[in-house]
Amino acid sequence: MAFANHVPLWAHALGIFPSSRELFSISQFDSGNSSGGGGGGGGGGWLGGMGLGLSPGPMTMVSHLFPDGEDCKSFSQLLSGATAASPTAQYLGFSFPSASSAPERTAVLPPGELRFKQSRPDGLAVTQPLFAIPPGLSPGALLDSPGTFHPVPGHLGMSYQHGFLRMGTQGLQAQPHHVQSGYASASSSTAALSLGRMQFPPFAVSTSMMNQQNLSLEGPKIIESEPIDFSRPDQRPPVSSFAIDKPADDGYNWRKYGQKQVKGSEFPRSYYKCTHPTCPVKKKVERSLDGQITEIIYKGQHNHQPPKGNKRAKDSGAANGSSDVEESSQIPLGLMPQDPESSQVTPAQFSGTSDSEEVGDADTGADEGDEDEPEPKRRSMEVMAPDAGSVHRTITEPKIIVQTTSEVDLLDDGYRWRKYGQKLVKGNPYPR
DNA sequence: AGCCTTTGACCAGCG
DNA sequence: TCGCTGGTCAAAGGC
Repeated sequence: MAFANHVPLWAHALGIFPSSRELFSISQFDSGNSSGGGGGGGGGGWLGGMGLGLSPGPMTMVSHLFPDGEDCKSFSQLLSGATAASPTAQYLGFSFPSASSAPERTAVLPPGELRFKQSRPDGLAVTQPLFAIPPGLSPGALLDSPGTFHPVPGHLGMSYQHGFLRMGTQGLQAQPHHVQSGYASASSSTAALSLGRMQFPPFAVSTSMMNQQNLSLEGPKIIESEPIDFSRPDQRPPVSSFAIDKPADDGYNWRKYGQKQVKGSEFPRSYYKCTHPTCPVKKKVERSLDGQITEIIYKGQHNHQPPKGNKRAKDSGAANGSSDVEESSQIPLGLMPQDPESSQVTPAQFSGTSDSEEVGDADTGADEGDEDEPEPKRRSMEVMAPDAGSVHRTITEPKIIVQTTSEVDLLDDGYRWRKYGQKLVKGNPYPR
C-alpha cells in the first residue's frame, strides 16, 4: 500500500472539518496539556499519546504520513483542500450538508482532547454514522482500501478518526510501558510506538492543523481507552473500533438494558448491548434533553459483522442505508487480524471490529474463556471517566468513546473476549 | 411471539 | 463498615 492511498483517506478525514463552512470546525485543540485523563505524554489528545517521547511530534507524524509530500503538501493545504468539493472528498463519497441553518454547538473539552463542533439541524441526533469502520479493519487497512470507506453523504459527519483521540491520551500516554493486568501489556507498550509511527495520521494531521488553523472542530469524540498495539501488522486494530456511530444506528442492533442518571452528567446515560447473541459489545449513550447525543462510549469489540438486513438499520435512516452496514461488510476479511499470534495482543482492544460472522465458533468458546476473569471493567471505565467527566458539557456535540478492555480473554478466534453476562434467550438453545 | 424499552432494584468497587 | 456511584438485572409493558 502506498501512502498515496492514505492521503485520500485521511485527507478526507480532514475534509470533514475543513472550515467553518463545513459541518465541522475545529474550535479547540489543546495539544500541550495532557494531564488528567491520560495526559501524560505531554501531548494532549491523541497527539499527546504520540508525545510520549517515543513518538514524533505532529508534524513529524505528518511527514511520516506523507513521506513523499506529494499527496499531502501541508496541513493548510490539506485543510483547505480536503473539502467536500475536493476530489478526494468526492472520491470518498463525502458530502457536507449545509450547516448554515443549523445551530452551532460547542463543547468544552478537557485539555488534550480534541473537540469537535458540529453543526446540525435541530433535533437531528447524531445517530447516523458518517461511516462505520468494519471490525477487523485497521487504520492501515483503511488506508489500503479507501474504496471501501464510504461516508454517508448528508449525514452528520463524524469521523472515525475521532476515535483516536482518547486512545492517544490514555492508552498510550498513561502507560507507555505499563503492563496491564495480565495481558495487553505488550500492546500497550507498543502502542505508543506504533502510534508514533503514525498509524493514525489523520489525527495527527487534523489535530495539529486544528491548532494551526485555529479552527473549530465540532463533532463526536471517540475515545479509545485501551492501549493498543499497532506496531504489529498482524495486530492492527480493527478500525471498527473507531467506527462512528450513531447511537441508534451504526449497523448493529442494540438493545437497551438500562438507563441511569450519572453523577456529573447532566443527561441520563443509556446502556446498550449489541443484540448479537455472542457479541460482547456495549455502549453507553448520553443524550441531551433534545435527544441529541452528547456522548457515546463504546466498549468491546463486535465479534460479528453488522447484520446486513439489519431491520433497525433502516431507522438509521441511513439514507444510504447501506452506509454503515455495507461499509463494514465491504471490508476485506483479509484485513482482519487472523493470525493467531495477533490475537494474543490486540484485536480485542478495538471495538467494533469484527470479523466474520463465522466467528460463531469462537463465540461459544468465547463465553467459556473469560468467565473467571476478574472484571476491571469498572476501573477501566473510570479511567476514562475523568476525561469524560471533565468535559464541561455545554456540549452538544456527541462524544464518542471507544472503549476496549485489556482484560479480555484469549479465545480460539484469536481475539480476547470478556464475558459480562449470560442469559437464556427464547428460541436460542444456547445461553447468550 | 419475540424483541425492545422502561425503570426500580440490586450488585460491586471504591473512598 | 458504610455510603456513594456506576453498571447490570429483570419484571412489566409496549411495539
